[in-house]
Amino acid sequence: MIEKPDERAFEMLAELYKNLGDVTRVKILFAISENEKSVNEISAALSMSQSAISHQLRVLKQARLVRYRREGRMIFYSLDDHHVHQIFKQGMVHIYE
Amino acid sequence: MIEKPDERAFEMLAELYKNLGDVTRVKILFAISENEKSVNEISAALSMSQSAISHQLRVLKQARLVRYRREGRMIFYSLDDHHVHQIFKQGMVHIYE
DNA sequence: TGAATATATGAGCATGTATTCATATATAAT
DNA sequence: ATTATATATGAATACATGCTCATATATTCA
Repeated sequence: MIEKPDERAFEMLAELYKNLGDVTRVKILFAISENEKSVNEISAALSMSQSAISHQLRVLKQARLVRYRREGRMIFYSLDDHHVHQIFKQGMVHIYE
Repeated sequence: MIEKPDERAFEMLAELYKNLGDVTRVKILFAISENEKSVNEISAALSMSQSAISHQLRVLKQARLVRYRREGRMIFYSLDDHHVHQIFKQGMVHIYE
């Protein structure tokens, strides 16, 4: 049973789902869920422009759903934490039933 | 570990999150998570117009996130299944850490 | 049948958003 | 310094979305 959340919690929860509610962002998260990837690698994996990926990475970054680290000219993105994995898993369970 | 989903699965997953990604819908789902409620009850609980609630209920209905049953003039909405509860729980865990 | 109540729905509007295109910034190598 | 490569970002555009307002539909009761 979940305790009744206040207004702020509702907004944060909706915001979290909103950030996950785009097919490009979902694909990005999956692409980096196993191993970190550079922007170009993600761009290639999804067959989408570098710019589009970069814009979406910014959204994911601001939502703290991904981390990044620079290595030379490249920046590698990875899932921020295990929560995202759990959230995805739960989502998949829902989809496949 | 999650097996790589195909295009359709990505879209369904994003669609699920998109449907959850609105503060009004999140509040509705919470409002009916304990016990079913009529449209007017939900409308009162959220202090929002009947029309706005009804429009959002349609979204939730189409997404199969809620069920409904008619009783006289009233229609009672409830969570569709336990998945939604699980998904919420996971979301809350993420929010509160 | 007619009035009252509960819910659903279509049109319209205002706002949000995902992408592209052009360009800026940052790093590396020569 | 110059050039090349990797990434980020701002403006513009096309499309999606949430609400309101008015109205339609469904049910009940007299």
